[in-house]
Amino acid sequence: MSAERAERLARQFKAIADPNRLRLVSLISASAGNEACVCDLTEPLGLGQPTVSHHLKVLVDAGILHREKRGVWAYFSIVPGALDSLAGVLTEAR
Amino acid sequence: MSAERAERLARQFKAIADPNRLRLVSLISASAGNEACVCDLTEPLGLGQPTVSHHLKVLVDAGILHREKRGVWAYFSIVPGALDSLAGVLTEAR
DNA sequence: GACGGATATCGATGGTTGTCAATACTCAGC
DNA sequence: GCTGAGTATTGACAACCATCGATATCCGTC
Repeated sequence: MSAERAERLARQFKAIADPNRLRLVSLISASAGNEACVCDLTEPLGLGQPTVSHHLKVLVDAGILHREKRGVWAYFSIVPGALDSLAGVLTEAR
Repeated sequence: MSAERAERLARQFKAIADPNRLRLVSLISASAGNEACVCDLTEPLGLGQPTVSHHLKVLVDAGILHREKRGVWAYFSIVPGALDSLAGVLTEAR
């Protein structure tokens, strides 16, 4: 594996290598319509709004979540195939 | 997802969320016999021996690598199923 | 245009982590 | 037991990160 590819993959794995971000992804995938807004996510995590917003930004920057602003609300959904490609890396290197 | 499970999974993802550790896993899985010793791994990564030993310890502690001492050499191999269970978490939450 | 609610950004802080140099440990051979 | 080679551990330092409070931005409503 090249150093460049390892660097790129590590950035994506780093994005989900946090307990709160794992729970965010899990919450969003279990939500109705496979999307959720920030206000739905702060309470179950027990974190403040700025912190949740920060974690969501990390996941968006890593290409794992998609952000769509509808009016005042920001809806987050999982980018199709993003997690599957990461899973593929793990199953290939076994 | 419970906070405890998220914490436990995050520890494993953190272990592979590093470019050098990703390369270590890749190098080991591509080695003859699916195992390698520290001396085989320092040169391709361009890191010092203590640093490589540290990364390998992180992977062993996370349950991803298995360490077997044979004489003076320490051989590392991938724990069967460890990466697959992590990959399963990603494919289920899509 | 002013207000209020939802979200994003900024600054600061305590904790974690990757890396290296130096050193200690372990085992095989003499 | 001594030596040398392979590996592990320790201590230190710089860089990064998760969290929070305060504040700014954005948008619908009145």
